[in-house]
Order: sequence, then C-alpha cells, then structure tokens
Amino acid sequence: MPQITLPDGTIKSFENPISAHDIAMSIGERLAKACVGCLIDEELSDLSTVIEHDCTLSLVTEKTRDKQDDPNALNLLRHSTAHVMAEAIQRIIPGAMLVYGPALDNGFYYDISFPEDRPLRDGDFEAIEKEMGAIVKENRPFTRYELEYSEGLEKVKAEGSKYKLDNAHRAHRAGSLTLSFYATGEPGKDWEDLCRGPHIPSTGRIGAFKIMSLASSYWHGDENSDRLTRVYGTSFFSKKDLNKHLEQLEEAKKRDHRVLGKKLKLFAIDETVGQGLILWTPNGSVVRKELQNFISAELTKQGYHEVFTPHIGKLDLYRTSGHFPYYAESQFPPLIERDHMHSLSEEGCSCAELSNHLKTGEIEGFMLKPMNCPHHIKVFDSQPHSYKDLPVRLAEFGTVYRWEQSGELNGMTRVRGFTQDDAHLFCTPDQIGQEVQGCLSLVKTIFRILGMNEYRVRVGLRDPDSGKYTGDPANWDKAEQACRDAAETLGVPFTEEPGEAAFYGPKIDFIVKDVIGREWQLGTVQVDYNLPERFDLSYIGPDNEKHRPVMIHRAPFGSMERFIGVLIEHFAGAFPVWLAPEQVRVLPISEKSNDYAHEVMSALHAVGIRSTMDNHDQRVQAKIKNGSEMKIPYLLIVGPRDAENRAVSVRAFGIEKDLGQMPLDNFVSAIGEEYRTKGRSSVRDRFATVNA
RNA sequence: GCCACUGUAGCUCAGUGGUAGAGCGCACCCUUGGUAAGGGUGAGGUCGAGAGUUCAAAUCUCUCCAGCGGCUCCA
Repeated sequence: MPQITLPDGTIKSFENPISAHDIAMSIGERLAKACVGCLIDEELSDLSTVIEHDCTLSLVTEKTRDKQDDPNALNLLRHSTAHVMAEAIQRIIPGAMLVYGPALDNGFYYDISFPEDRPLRDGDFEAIEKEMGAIVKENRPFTRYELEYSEGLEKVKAEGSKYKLDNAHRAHRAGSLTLSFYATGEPGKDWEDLCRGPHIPSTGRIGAFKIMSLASSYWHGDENSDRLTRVYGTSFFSKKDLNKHLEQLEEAKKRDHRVLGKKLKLFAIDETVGQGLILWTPNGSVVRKELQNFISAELTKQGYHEVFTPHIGKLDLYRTSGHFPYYAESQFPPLIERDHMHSLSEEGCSCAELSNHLKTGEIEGFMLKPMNCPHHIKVFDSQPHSYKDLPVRLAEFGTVYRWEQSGELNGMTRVRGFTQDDAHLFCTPDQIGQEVQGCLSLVKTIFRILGMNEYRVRVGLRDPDSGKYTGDPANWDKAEQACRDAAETLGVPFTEEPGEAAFYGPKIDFIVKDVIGREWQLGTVQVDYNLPERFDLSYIGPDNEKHRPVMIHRAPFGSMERFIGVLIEHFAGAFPVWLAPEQVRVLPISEKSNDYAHEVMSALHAVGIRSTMDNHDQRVQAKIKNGSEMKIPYLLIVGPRDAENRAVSVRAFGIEKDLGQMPLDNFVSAIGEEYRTKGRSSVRDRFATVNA
C-alpha cells in the first residue's frame, strides 16, 4: 500500500502498486497528458514506472508552472530523440553499431561506429531526419523491460555489438543485477536498445528536432581506442522552441571573437606566418596596450618590478627546470647551433640520434621559451638577496611558444604563441598566504573594472595516488591550504579538484565561458616549491644562513590573446571608451561642415582621444549606420547648426536616439573624464546632469 | 594528431564539366544632406596549393595547406 508524497506536501495512499501515470490521472487528466516523466525520490524515471513503495513523487511536465523549460523534461526528450535518431540511422546504414547516446545541456549526441565502407556524411542528415519524422509520426511508446543479467547478456551478445556488450558489463560491475532495454514500440517487434533510461512516454512527444553536426570521438575517450562518429542533434517540445534555439546560436555567432575580430579589424591570422600565431592589427593593439598599461599600473601599486627577458633560452636551462625533454612534445623543436648542424649532417646523423644527443646534452641548442619562469629565476638569482628584500616580485608581459596540436587551435583562445601577463614572486614560506591573497585581489580588481563577474575558480590539488609530483608532501599540504584559504575570500563559486595541480605545486585557476558555452582557463596562481630547489635558489635569513625561497607563478589574465578573445565576446565588440580602438567618430553632415569637423577632431586629439572623421560622400544616416556597426562609443554629428554654437550632436553606442547637443568643450572634457576614470564618470552622466 | 565539413573579389556568399557572378567595401561622378543604407559609373579574381582524369575542370579524383565543429591534449 504505497503512500505517495507530492511536492506540495499532500500524501496520497493507494491500495496496490500504481504507475506514476495513473497517479497523475488521479489528479487530473490534463496533467497526465502534459507529463513526460517523473521524479521518484528525486530520481528521474519513466512515467510508466510502477510504484510499489512509499516515496516522494514529482511529475515532470514539458514546461514548469512559470512556463519555463524544465531541464528534466528536456533531458528525457533529448535522450529519447537520440534513440529515434539511432533507429533512423540504423535503418539507413544497417551496419552501424551504437555505443552511447546521452542528453546534453542543449541537445544530445550518439556515438556510433560505422562500417568502414559506409561512413556517415552530413549529406545523410536529410534522409535521417526524414526517417526520424516518420518514427515521431508513428507515435510509438517507449517500452521498458528488464532481463536478468545473464539472460540480458545473452541477448546483447546475440546482437553482436562489442560496444553494447561493454556497456552491459559496465552496468553489471556498477552493481546492476538486471539489464534494461527500451523498445521504441513493442518489445521483440520494434527497434530496441540496451539502455538505462528513462524516456518520454512516446515518440509523438518530440515536437521538433534537428541533426546538428558530426564529430569524431574515441571509445571511452581513449585516443588509442576505437574511433567513433559522434552525431550531434537537438530537440524541443515545439518547433517554436527549436527555432528560438537556432536563432540564439546565430546571435552567439555574431559575438564570436573570430567574427568580430575580422569585422572590427582587431587581429589577423595568416597561414603563411603560421597557424595559431596572432597578428595584432592596429585596432587590437590599442585594446591590448590599454589593458597592459592598466595592469602595469596596478602591479606598480602592488610593489612589482617589470623586467624584460629574451624569447629563447638554452636547452640546459630547461633541463634544469625539468621541462626538457619531459615536455618536448608540446614545444617547438629546438634550435641547433650551425656548427653542430654541419657536422651532424656530414656524419649522416638520424633524427632519433639527434633527439638523443639533445636529451643527453651532448649537443646544445636553444629553445623558444615555453614559459617565462626560468628566465625570471635567473633574474632573481643574478644577485644575492637578504630576507629583508623578500618578497621579490618580477613581472613581464612575456611571450611564450607552445606546440599545440593543430586541431586544437582556435582563434585567439588557443594559439601557439602568446603573451602572458606573467609574474613570479619569490618569498619566504611564511609569506605565501599573503602573497597568494595579493594576487587574487588584483584579479578581483581587474575583473570588476571590466564587469566580468561570470567566472569560476578551480583549486587544483595533487592526486594523492599519483607519484608524478615533486617536492615534500608537508610543503604541499601547506601550499594547498594557502590556495584554499585565498580562494574562499573571492566570493565566487570555487571547486577543489584533486589531480589538477601542476607537477610542481598546487594552483588556483580562473575559468570563464565563451559565447558558445566552451570554458576557457584564463588566469592562474601557482605555488611552487620545486623550481627554487632545482635552481638552488636562496636568500640570506636573519640567522645569516642560506634559506630556500618559495616561488609563486601568477598570470591573472592568462594570456593577452585568450583574454582579449574572451573580452571581445564579453563586450560583443562594443568596448568601453577606455578600451575602444576608435573612441569617437566625427560625422560631418556635408562637405560644407568638413572644416568644423576637423576642428572637433583636433580638439579631441589634443586631449588624447582616439577619433576619426567620416568624410565619405554619404548621407548622415549611412554614416551613423557604419559607425554603429563598428561599435564606436560616440558618434558626433556636426553640421552648420553645431558649428554656429561650437557644439556637437552626440550619439552614444547602443542608444536608439541621439543624446542631443553639447558644447564642444564640455564634450571634450566629459569624454576625457570617461577615458581616465574607465567609465566611472561618462558623457552620458554629463547629459543626465544637464537635463536634470 | 584523429573524424566530418568548408576554402571563389578586401568582406559575406551564389555558381556541380563548356567565356568567373551578386551584395557590401573601394575609386570616380552626380547629389550638399540633420540621426541606422541617396543614385550612377568603374576597378578588383592563377576559384587555397600541387598533381591527375577530360577535347574542356572553380566544378570530378588524389596529395598537401588552412579554417570550422567535435574528440584527445593543454607545464
């Protein structure tokens, strides 16, 4: 006699075991119709699940009461659509073997192994969608049935897919005594799949769906295992929702830093220069320079010293740091001295031999620096230090080069040459907490000024079961605690992740999402007990003895490339005045006003405002359109009426109508103020005061 | 690195075996205008590179290069 507790607290009792669907019916027929699944004791389940014991029950409908999408409903829908898609694909390509097909946040995928002679191509999408449409139209119920493990295993074996067999084994190992199958229709007659479920009641509930793209994946995510084809799709309860989703994707595309980078002329990548190597065009260089100046100023306030170091270093430097040959795969190949090259080629030296010579140090060479730390260490070590000097904080916008896999490169966010806003702090063990704290407060300041509040923090700790870490475990414990304490003070979500530490020390990472939801690691703060050891660094303590300093690596922005890539998307290209490459554009109404427009521009240039003039032979409407498309903060329309009053008519980006007229001198001082204060005071404010 | 797709004018793209196209941008001319595209004329292309098939290749095939979406990786 199950007692069912509903979300509002009411308790319903039933004489016999009863399905969730029938419970919904007992409340109301319309509710039952709207249901696609249920939560039984918080576990997402089929609506057809028969309840035998006391539990809490929450019915899952297409939309929540406030007409929002219900994530649970979409999850059921999408996993079910994955089944429909798999059936359609197997009808078209009978040899396709299914692997795994889960729902995602905004869709679903199915990993499938296709016969070698019949791969899936995106030209197949139309035919698959047509088949799927037919299956949806047939409105076949998703029917669950369970077999006892050994019996189920026989069935899976008979079907002959090693992937599904593996899934069955995994389910068993996870403690499952039975195997569950879902038929799309009638078991034994219609298509079915080994599946944990749950599903929506029937295919007819799938309102709209679309196959999105193909990708490749590896079985179990293992690069050395079978290669699978991953088919991505999405579905919604209504065509309207699907269209809305597709429109959002289009909108996101417009914010993409790669699209905006081209349109706003911020950066370029040229394949003859090399993939993953950013060319900063004048506009992008302005943004970068403003940011760098800002960071430099903040660093000076915090007692940092800027240094400059070369882009290359001897291999021996990296042998000492431990990065060569250990990380040779992810570095550009070494540069070898000319004399060595000659003699080696005369000796007929093979690549493998050369590589060995480099590893053992029999041949010396140079390397493009993959990180700045060894150079900064050498700066620190170029003179003796007293404990009174510590902490020593060395900062550099240091450009580094890493050999990223070609398939991983992505606009400005994943590149092969990038400039870190790097710094290394050398301190006593006692100073770690305070210094980590200082790094985080800098991050906080910078993110606040930029209005970037949507980031999360990851505290990378060592994996206790791994031996790859160097250094004293007691020191590790102390450093990990310092990171944890510092992260807590930030006031944003943070997670602790064992195994995410660098080999030399624990770290704090700042992670943001790009417009299409991909996460990127930006800044990082890392404690390092290892490199000071390897480089035998020391300072003289109060006891007149040598002591080992601790190092902290930190780069709050990560790299200028990635950060500005993310920043372009954050602002959708509409930079605030202090960062905008073009802060003001003067639009003369006709050639007759060109002279006054020049005067206006000179007045702005005189106070360091980046302004241009649009002297095309076009109407002002067209000039306004062009100016807005370039997302320029202020457009100044100047015509005879303005010239007469020595005024300008101001139009601010993002405002439909113009702000009105303002005396030229006032505008110049107002925008100068907006520039200097990074927006805390603005031209708009000035208008507001005048109008108030 | 792997799989799929894409590569045509400065940009966005059409062109599927038979003389290379459009819109925007650019230059010039007309227009001299007041808040999101006035009108006209013109310049601009080894169709990503190389090889092959063919009487004929932007188009078909192969190799390479690059981009995009994922996977894997990211000190």
